[in-house]
Amino acid sequence: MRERRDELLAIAAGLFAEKGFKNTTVRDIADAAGILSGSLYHHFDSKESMVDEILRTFQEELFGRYDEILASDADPLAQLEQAVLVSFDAIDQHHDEVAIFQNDAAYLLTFDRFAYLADRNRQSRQVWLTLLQNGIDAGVLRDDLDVELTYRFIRDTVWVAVSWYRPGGRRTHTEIARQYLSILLEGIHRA
Amino acid sequence: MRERRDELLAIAAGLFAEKGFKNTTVRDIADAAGILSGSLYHHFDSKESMVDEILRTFQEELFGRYDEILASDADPLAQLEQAVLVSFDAIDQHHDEVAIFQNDAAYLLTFDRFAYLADRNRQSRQVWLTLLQNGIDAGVLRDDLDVELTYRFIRDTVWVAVSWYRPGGRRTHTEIARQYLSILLEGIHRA
DNA sequence: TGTCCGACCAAGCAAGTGCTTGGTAGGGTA
DNA sequence: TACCCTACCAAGCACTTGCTTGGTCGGACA
Repeated sequence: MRERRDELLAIAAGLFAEKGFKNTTVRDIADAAGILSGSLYHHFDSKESMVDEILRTFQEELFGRYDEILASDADPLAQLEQAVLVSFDAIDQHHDEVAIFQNDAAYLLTFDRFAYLADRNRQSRQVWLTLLQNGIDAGVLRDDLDVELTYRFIRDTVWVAVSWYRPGGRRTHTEIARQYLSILLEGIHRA
Repeated sequence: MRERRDELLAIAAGLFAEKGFKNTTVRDIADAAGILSGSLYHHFDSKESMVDEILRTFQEELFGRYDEILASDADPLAQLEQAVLVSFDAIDQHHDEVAIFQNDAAYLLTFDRFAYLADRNRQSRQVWLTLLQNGIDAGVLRDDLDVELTYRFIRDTVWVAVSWYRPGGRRTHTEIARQYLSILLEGIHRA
């Protein structure tokens, strides 16, 4: 009962991530599950409910991990590094969910029921701004950079990796995260 | 005659960029233009033809500028900087076109007629890889970084800016490009 | 044995999709 | 005056969309 539900959600998530929420039809999902489209409505209210459940579950976990980092007693630089590592870990472990959030959040936000996605965006911004400001205050990060712009560059580069990273590829997500941190922290210019 | 065509294309580009190609209906475009949907077909073969014309025109110009940079006698670092500046300039001057290419290329690639978009992607990759390798060979860029990964980070960060940059905002596209180059080249770590 | 119940099917509806068809108003040209 | 041509309208077609309805079937439980 509940198992079948989760199975269907996983199938739906894969399709949403691959083709986008709006471009995925309930018939696509049903076909992939080997049932008829109408039968999906025995398990779910609507197509929207499916993506809602997928995103909610994922985001609760992700933001829980950010909160842990912020609450830890690690130094600012280590916290920033951990936040990047956690993000790449999410790309690895919850690839579909991240892809859906990246690609379809803007569209979903046009519905009232997805207003919480905007809250999550604000919350995410606060996490990164806090990490950056702590680093600057502690004197380990450059203080001549526009914090808002720096936040956007970090956010974009981290999350957009979901569009090309494939679990099981040539490089592990941790290797990618380390390389990224190296560029972000030290730059590509030869010292 | 030709003017009206270009006018309609600009309207379509704005909607495609805002809502996505598939999520924009021919009735949306017609409404925005103040005509009926059928009347669009006096000017264009199909909805696909519209986006095709929009992307082709833009890409010819953009890649022409990349070629100029590669053909110039500027040093490797200056060439890399110019490529970044040109890209942010495209985001400023051809916002809709860049957004469409960013958001809908994957979907459009499922149609044969848009196979050239894949060629452009390969071409773009070659441009950045060449710029990076030239910099490494000349000894001005770090040689301990994975060139392929570095390319992806640059590409992603540059182009994804189209999702939040708005012409006429607080910072000019040149200021943003300069800040980005500063982070990319020197890192955010305090020297 | 009878009775539920969860999972699914078969059929179809209303709304919306890209696109087609036949027509018309109005300005330019012969 | 007669003829085009450009830009558009009015209507609708074939198809796809999310979702609904009434029903079937097999296993669990009394």
